[in-house]
Amino acid sequence: MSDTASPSVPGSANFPPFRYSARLAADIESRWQDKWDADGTYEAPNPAGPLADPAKVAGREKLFVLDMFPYPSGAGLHVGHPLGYIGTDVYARFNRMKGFNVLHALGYDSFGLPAEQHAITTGIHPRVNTESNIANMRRQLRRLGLGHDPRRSISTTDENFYKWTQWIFLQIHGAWYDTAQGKARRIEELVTEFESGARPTPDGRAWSALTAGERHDIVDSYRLAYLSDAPVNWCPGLGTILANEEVTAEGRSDIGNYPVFKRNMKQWMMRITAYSDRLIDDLERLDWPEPIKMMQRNWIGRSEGARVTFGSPAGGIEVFTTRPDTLFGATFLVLSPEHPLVDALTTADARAAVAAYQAEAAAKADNERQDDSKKKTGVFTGSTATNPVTGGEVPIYIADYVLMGYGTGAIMAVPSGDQRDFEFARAYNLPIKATAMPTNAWFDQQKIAPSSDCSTWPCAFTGDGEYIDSANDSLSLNGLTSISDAKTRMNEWLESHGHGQPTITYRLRDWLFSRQRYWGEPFPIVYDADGRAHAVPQQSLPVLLPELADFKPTALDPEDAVSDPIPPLARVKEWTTVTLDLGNGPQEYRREVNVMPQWAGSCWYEMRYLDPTNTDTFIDPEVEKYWMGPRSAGHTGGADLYVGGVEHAVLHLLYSRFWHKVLFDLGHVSSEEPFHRLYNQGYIQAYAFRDARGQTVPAAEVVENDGAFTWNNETVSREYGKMGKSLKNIVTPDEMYDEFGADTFRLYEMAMGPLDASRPWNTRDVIGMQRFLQRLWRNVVNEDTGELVVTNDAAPEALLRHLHRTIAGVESDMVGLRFNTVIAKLIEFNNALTQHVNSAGSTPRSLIEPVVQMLSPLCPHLAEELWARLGHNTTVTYVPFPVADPALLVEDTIEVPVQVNGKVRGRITIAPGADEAAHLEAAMAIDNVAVALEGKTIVKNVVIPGRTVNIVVK
RNA sequence: GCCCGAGUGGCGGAAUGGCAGACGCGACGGACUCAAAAUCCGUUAUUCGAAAGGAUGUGUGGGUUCAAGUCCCACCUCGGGCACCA
Repeated sequence: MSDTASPSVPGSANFPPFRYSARLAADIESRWQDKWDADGTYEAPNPAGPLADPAKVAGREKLFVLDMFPYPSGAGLHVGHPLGYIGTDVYARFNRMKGFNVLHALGYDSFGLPAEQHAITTGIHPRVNTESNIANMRRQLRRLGLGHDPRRSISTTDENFYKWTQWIFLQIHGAWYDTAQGKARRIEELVTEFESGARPTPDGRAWSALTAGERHDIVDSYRLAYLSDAPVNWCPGLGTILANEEVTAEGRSDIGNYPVFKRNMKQWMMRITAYSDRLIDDLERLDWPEPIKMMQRNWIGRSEGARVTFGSPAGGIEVFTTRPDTLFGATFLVLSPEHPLVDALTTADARAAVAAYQAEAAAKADNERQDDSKKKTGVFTGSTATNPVTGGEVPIYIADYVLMGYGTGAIMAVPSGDQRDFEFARAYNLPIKATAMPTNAWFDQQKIAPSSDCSTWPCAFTGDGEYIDSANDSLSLNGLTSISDAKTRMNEWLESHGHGQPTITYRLRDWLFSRQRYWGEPFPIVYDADGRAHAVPQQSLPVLLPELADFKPTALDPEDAVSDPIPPLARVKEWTTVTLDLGNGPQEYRREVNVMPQWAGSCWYEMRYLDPTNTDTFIDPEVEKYWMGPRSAGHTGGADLYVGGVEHAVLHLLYSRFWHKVLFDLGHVSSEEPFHRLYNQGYIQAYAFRDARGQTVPAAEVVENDGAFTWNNETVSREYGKMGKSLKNIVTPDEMYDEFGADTFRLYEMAMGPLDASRPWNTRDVIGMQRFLQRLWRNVVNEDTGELVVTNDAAPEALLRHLHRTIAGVESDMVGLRFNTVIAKLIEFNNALTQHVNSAGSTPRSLIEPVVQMLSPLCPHLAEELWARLGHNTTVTYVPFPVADPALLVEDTIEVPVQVNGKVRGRITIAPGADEAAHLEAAMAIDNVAVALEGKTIVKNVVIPGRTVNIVVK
């Protein structure tokens, strides 16, 4: 480009010296960015603590605007990344002009697997890598002109940050969930209950009669952060275990797509299940997109049912069912192959078959079990159990379609009413007994004659029907038609006869919280000589991550399901062993060598923005209350707006809600939820192109001709999807800055479509936004001389009205985050203004100043520059947003469409307040309407004054 | 299989049940220019018509209504979530 002599290039001979070009934009932008930094323009005052400035806080409403913070990967940003950041920036800037004290900041989620995986592939220490990545992202984002308070930026890898991550871990570790009060309480209060005898010990002995070790173990079993030796998701490819949320439906790792195996390991868990109900119920009080709420509800998976105990030779077998009302139809039991009673139930005859089946099931990964979903397999244990309502003996099977991890790991099979049980019963010739009479419609559909004899049925009947054959001496459901009535009666009977009770089961599992990696927060935990865990005293925080030359985990074969992981920290002898005085004199302890998962820092980072430099506490309560406290009774509190992608629906967004609730219960925060309003921005997608061999070719070099695409004269095929290095379709913000400038880039991203919709990137379209800014610029500055073309001349009435209509529309669209229509309205007005300027030769100040103000949230640099050129010497950032004059919103005349039988035949121009008769009279006067009415009879006249006239004829 | 969300010009997208296609891109025509680029002005859903004007038109088929892109029912396609969860 630079070698052409074209006058269209800035700096060339004929190019207007003061045209708003990329070069001029770059100059304007860097000048204002420096000034904002120097002036601290976006610093938000706190009511208390180190960043306090009470005078500036007084008399202003607050607004906490938040983005999902990025993890600083080495690839840098592409144009898709800043979409949400620009959106929040526009919203934040708009609200600053509306008088709010706006807090907007951005930090970095710099611990975790992605950073560490990247470090391993490059061989550079994650800290070095992370810091240079952060520096690069900061540079790219600064160039965008985001109005962040730079004092409040944090990195989760900073010692001063993760000190408090560890502190919060200790709060959770130091708490237990009191189900009676429905909240977490301090562990000391639990000990008090044990000491006083108010709470009995597990085996009934007096608390004082227990050894110190026994007491320690009992208390540990109550903690919200606890050690568990249970089946975990082991991913040898990553060298670590993973949370359920990090494993895909295919049984592979979310990151890297490595196989994941179930195996037992001793690991830290977070008792998130204690909060299942509150996590579901409080969704009602959040302003979140319904799909996200749905995903969280599904993930927690609350289902109401009953536990029913069946007698057996090995004792009571407890099953969970959502349909206790079908108990009369339970004709066999199925246990998970891992169920603890299987051994005791297996008879000598069945032993070999059972053992073989168990071994086969154990060898399968979860996903393989699910792959065989069509075929039902299982083995008879040789024993039978007693159905508590019928007293009949039912055979006990094991089958791998029953999962140990859900409910009780045992089910009662009702083949007449459950398709899986039906298939199993047919496969193993087990009895099928109907407890509900199917409808005639169902029989018709199955093409069989109505009969309660299930032998003729081709499948289970899962609908509602009248209860039959459901009675014993003390209970009858026969004749009932309501499932809920039948459930209630059955539950009452079960409870009064001691055979079971209503219960609620959740799909949600406790959160597996340790990782066998290096790049994470060390646990503030040490072990004594007996292997019991102790909290590191608060004054010893942070527990620093030791600098390791070799930070790589021991390399393992991704398919190796049996080798034990060796966390990198275990290799640092001088770090793992520590002498501490935990109350009984200096002793030697062994440090926990696992680290916390990626999600730990993101569970609370938003609060540290509020009080980033506080060294006494993670956040001053007064500061928390100001920015995040409930706005009214029943309000959850939390950030006022949280914008991010949908991908964190059940990971970050669930974990952080859980931590926040624990902190709330313990009295550390006044808000019940971290994020009151959530908004999911869409993704910027891109086209990728492949040649005949299927190789991607550089998208920027592809030429379109009449719908066909060629690259180097070779036909290529187009596909639509993500932007990615391997797809050779990355467009970077830096390219946009060079070609158009940051303001044009920001404007384009906001104009492409609604913020919550995904849309394809088209560099070709960006020019339209640049043209708009150029036209706007010309309405203020003469391109050739640089002189102001603005005068104090009176504005034409029509344009003034148009301006105020625009102000009103822009205002409501800004509030609703509809920035695309904000931009359309501004362009529309500016186009009208341009026509006037072209004929009048100058721009009325009263018309252009409000436009500059309205533009400033979207294009802050250009707006500052124009505002300054218009003669103002303060930043436009805090200038009040224009207010529409209601008098100017009322039009002298309006145009109303006239329809005949719903078809528009003409328009009338009429005063806004005109009555129905006036509308009708004007409508009838239109020639075209008269023609349409000719020879017809008027049946009805519909007149909505100011809206429409519809004449209905026959 | 179950549960969400979405289908509007050549493209991105606008439309409190009341003039479908705002705004932008592209395309076409014009001005400026020796010429081109850039910029500016105009046209641009399809179709019949010289024009005035008419007909058709928001995935498909029905329905409600004076009036439907918008509300209801069924279906099709695409995107997403969950999935042997008892």
